[in-house]
Amino acid sequence: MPPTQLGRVQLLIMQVLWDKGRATAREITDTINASEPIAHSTVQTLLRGLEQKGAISHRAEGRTFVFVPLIAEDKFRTSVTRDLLDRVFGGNAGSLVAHLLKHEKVSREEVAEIRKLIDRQAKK
Amino acid sequence: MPPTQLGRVQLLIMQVLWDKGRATAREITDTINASEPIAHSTVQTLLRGLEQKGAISHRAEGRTFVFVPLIAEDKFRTSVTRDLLDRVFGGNAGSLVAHLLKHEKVSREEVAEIRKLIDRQAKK
DNA sequence: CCGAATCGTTTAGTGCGCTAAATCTATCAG
DNA sequence: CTGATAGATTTAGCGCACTAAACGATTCGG
Repeated sequence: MPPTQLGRVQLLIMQVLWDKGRATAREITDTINASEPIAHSTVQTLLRGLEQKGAISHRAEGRTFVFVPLIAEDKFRTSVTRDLLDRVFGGNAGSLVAHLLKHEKVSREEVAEIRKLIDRQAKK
Repeated sequence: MPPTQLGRVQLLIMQVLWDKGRATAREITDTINASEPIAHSTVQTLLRGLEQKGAISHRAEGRTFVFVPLIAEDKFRTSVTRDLLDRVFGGNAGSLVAHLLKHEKVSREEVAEIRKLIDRQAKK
């Protein structure tokens, strides 16, 4: 199964699952509803889709379904980051980092953190 | 007008325009066709869409249209990068950089380049 | 027992990106 | 002039994300 491309709301759902580890449809609906309105049936429909593409799985617990993520958040991040990298920055990771440093607010602490990573990287 | 989200092929078209500065539909079709098959009419249809959403503009030159980008590649990169950042990395640019360094091949030269940027950043 | 609430399922419709044939129009070769 | 060629425009259809009402089944409060 390929890169697993996700839509906006599908991603919201996955994030709830990654956060909680496991969740019922109702929990997911409520969580998303805290920041934006969404109908419960919409969430359920999307859960179907996610399950069909192998992104999540469920098991019955009583009469409700408990959903769990099958793909790891990190794997997903890698996939989507690489996609951005290839399609928008010509595959040049350096350009992306440069872009981030120039255009995004990166806190002093983050800069320090990055420097540490860089140093470790340079040693290899 | 908002962040200007682009589809996959729309992005290919924009990249040709960013590259060349200006191009006819035919040139764009040929360029894309060098790497993947696409019908000329498809390109023309997409050019319409791009123009409607304000991403490009055209003027007639003889009986053919010459298209030019209206949004800058850099602006686009910023928009799409921020989108990734917010939706996938919780808005934490440091996480994204860390992810890149851990998962992507970053050449020694790139690392050096990044370090320079970091140093400059740190001074501010 | 019965109605309300809560599940999951079915069904339906919208919008958008993408695809490309079909068509109309103007130019150009001969 | 005429046919071919190369523009642009129109039209049509697919797939997918998203939306959510409607429906059927089950459980729970009283």
